Amino acid sequence: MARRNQHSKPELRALAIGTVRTLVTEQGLDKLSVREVARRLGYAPAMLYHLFENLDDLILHVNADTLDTLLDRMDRASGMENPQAALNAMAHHYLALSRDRTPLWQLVFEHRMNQGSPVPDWYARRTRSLFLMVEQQLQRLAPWATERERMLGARTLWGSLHGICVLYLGNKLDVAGDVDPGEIVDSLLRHYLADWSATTNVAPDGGDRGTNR
Amino acid sequence: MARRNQHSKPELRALAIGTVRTLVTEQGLDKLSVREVARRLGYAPAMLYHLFENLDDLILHVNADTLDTLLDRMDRASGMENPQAALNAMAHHYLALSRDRTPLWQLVFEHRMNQGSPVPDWYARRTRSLFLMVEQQLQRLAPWATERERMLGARTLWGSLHGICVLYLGNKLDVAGDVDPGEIVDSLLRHYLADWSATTNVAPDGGDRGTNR
DNA sequence: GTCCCTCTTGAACAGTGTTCATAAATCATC
DNA sequence: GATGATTTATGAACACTGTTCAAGAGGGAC
Repeated sequence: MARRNQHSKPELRALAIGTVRTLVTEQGLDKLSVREVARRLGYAPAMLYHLFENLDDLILHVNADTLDTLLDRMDRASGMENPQAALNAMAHHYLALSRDRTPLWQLVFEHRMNQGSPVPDWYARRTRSLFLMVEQQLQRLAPWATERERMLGARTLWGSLHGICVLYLGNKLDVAGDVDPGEIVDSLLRHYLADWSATTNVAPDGGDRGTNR
Repeated sequence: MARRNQHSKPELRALAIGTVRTLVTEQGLDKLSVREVARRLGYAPAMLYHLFENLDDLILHVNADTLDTLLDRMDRASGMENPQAALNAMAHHYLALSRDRTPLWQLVFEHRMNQGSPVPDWYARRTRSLFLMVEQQLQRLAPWATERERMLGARTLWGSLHGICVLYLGNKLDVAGDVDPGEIVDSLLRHYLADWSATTNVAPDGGDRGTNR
């Protein structure tokens, strides 16, 4: 019964992750099941439980890959000289990926851990560094802002972006005469950042930037 | 086998909806199943299919109820004299409901129609009127804005609010030293609205409001 | 050739949503 | 009151799901 395959355990893991990615991409979220993944791999379903803790664990690994491509593109954008332009590029990468790889991003957005167990640290690290990259740009945009203000701003901005993408993917944006979601993302960034950077804290010289509008 | 119950079909429907509400509230999303609902009602599972098309349909009716309480509170807030204050109150009703009735709102947020069938019109009407109420306040806030600008603004604002609530419920806001999500909602509304109302379109007298900050 | 250990699986368990012929209880008619 | 029609409810089955675990098959070491 054994040793049919010459693949090592890590190779098999990567193979399984890839299989899920193509399965979800081709057939959508509903068709994802342990049995179908195993069938495509040419193994019995039980074998997958020697590679991953359970289906949740496998999905988390797939989602980590998806997040990594986003983090990668955001990282590349972070080098732009203008922080506002960098944030814009980052946000549009977010939107572009979720519209180009919709099923994979639905898997990221809509997957909930079984019995509400907490996400493992190796996964949470990704979302944390996502926020961190936004905070870094906010720091460049408004060096006078406190760390707490930057944290708050990053979460406001990226939580908002997330909501817009989620509603867009779920066709819940409900705009008569299809409006480009890119416009909505632009609107969010432009208006929020303009007032945030203008009114946050005070200028380092002591001038009160909070009232000079 | 029949007529054990003196309840009419609409009464039975309401009873089933109520059962789902308490079941989800008490036990969370995972425990929701046709069989469990039927067990609590004292009926066989198959009976529910004479009241609703399927589980999706039943859940949609539950969610419509949940949305209605939000629409109700938002409607009451819409009467405030200051549109900015009204939007603030509305947004905080949104947040408060999702934190006070978390499981029911998770059911609203996280439920996806089977096989991606479109939501029926009697349900879509709710989300539409939700956006409409926001648009009305935006009109009061900036009467010079075009209809399209109001639509865009409402979707940006409420999509963002949605994202913040979703991340908050999913414990994905990831803020060190717990930050009140109310602060994040405040930050969104304050900064976005300030710049939106200041730079949208031009004043009716022809003065360019887009540059006078 | 035997032992061992790793890899792999079949089969079972406990659950899920959904369908449908059939049975029971009530209402309407004669 | 008996008979028939209609409503109401269900048992049983179907085709799935994730997960577990004892046991079987294959290769390497001695």
